[in-house]
Amino acid sequence: MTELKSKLEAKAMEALKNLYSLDVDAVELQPTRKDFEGDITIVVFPYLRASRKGPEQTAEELGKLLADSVEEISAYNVVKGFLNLSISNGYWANSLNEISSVENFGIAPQGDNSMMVEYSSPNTNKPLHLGHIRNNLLGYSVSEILKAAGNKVTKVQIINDRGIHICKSMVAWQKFGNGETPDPTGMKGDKLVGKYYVEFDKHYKKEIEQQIASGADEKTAKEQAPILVEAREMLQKWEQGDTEVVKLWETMNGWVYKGFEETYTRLGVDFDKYYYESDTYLLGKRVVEEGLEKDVFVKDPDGSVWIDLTEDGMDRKILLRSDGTSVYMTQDIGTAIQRFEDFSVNGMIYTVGNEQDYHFKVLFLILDKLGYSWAKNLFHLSYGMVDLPTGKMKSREGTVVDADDLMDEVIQKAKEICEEQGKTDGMSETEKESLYQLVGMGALKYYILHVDPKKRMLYNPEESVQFHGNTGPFIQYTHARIRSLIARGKELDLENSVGECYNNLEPSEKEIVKWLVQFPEIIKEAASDYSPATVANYCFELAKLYNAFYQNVKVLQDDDKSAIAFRLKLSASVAGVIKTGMRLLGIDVPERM
RNA sequence: GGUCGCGUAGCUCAGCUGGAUAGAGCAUCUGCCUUCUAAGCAGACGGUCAUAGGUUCGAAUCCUAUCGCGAUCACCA
Repeated sequence: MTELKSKLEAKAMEALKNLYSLDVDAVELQPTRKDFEGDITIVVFPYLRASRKGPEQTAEELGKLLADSVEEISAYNVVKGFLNLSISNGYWANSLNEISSVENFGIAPQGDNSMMVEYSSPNTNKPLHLGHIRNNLLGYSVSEILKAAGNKVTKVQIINDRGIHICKSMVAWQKFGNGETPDPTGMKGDKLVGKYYVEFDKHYKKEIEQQIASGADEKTAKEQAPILVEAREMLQKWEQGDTEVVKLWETMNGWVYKGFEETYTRLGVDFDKYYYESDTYLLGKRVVEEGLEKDVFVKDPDGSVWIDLTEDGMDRKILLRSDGTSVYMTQDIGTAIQRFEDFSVNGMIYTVGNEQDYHFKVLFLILDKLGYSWAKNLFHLSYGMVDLPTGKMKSREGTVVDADDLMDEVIQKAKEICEEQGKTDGMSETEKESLYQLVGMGALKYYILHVDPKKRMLYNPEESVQFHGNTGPFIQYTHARIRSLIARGKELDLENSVGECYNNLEPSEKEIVKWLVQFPEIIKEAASDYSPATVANYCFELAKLYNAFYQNVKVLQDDDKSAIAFRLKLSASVAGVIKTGMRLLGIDVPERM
């Protein structure tokens, strides 16, 4: 397809020159709209000035010349200023042969460009929720898409494992935990630690009320609550390396990591390297020295260090507090530099919610000002918040949708629907369980990923588990149906017909080939836009095209054996592209359902 | 208030590097299972693409302004 396009473009440029002595850099070829006859369209309006003729006549002249000089063009027609070229069936049949003969059609060979993708990056005091799910699915999928477009990819996350938040959980566990550990209770480690974080908050609020009741003003009450003081002391002890505190910290974080790992496994995401903030939070300090030397940063009389970005339309930003401690920004600068030293990557993608747009804008600008050449290859994969029909998702207000619960729910729902349909009859228990898992997770992942990342989205739990229409299970179903068709096809004796040339394509068959041919370009587009939604929508369209064909044409019934062979090959290619495409979204497709 | 993002059918979303009559899914209604899986297909209904200007042969798409929603602008992370 790419070759044909370049050939057409070259011929069209040549024709414009011969006809109207017009030199153009490029001729845009676009797919012909569905309701018109043809496959490829050239819009001739831009050339009217040179041709000094009406649109119809110009298109007609160009069409005639192209049809004469390009053998793949079987016909052409002109509607207003639109020249529609029809490409011969033989060309499409050949294209299908090429598609079906390549292993992993659409996947580009790995080149030299190397990217790092950061995603997930949770705090250790709370379990993962719906927002993290969008983050993880996006980060994982974008990584897979980048790989498919020929990049080397390193997946990382940074775990925010230190600070006052984890100390709060630690204090609460010490005071009220009675030595509770994850194992005997059956509670996941992250849930357990989260539980004590909530516990802390409850007691903290109670203490504030008590203090206010006994005459303290609100501000003092909030700052002086005994349990908060304890947490602060614990943070200090941690920073001093107090053995007891560090040991408790390690233990509780260990619980959390074990819990997170379970969730990641179920989500089907993974990482090549974990960074921990406890290792990196001091990294930025040496950068401060560097920035001061280069006069990019300035030191105030009180010892604090700043960067002035007002000329770039941003604010003055602090990098080192007057007490000499660093802030979030400083740590991120240090961590970025560290990563480029650890892995020799060309660029890095941060999967972080859009509430941090400003932070990353500033971060990238500072790194650029410090002179790091790779700063221009940093990208903030910014995604919108996930809302619930009941209202905004706010982690503080108890309306969080827990990641594990959500997965349970969606898999349970998949089970109910599968059983209702009775299509799992004859499967073993293991097969059934893995199918429910596949379908449920497919529903969830597709629902989240088919929306443009930067848009705020509505998560409707009811709707996400429906299997009709634009959903993951709809596409999975199409795949399963094709696989079963192919299994039946194997029983037929088609050996002699496979090689025969078949040129009598039905319109629906041609539509499918035309769509399949675009797959490699779709992957490239998705990679350069960092958009799994592009792949998702492509897969949906492919499934719809195939289903229309399937209802319309009996694949396995035809007097012409070569037609059956062709249709099986077409079906197999569709199944293959669906499988590859869905895999880029982290979704697996079943052989049966 | 400054900055950034978003606004497309009743609902959820595509389309946005400018091109033909703005597309899907859900919901509602009508058809299609005596042989390839009906989780499917075919059709109907549904739109001042937030509003107003501008650029252009041509604007949902680009520019400007206005309105609405959201985020952000800490010696928090």
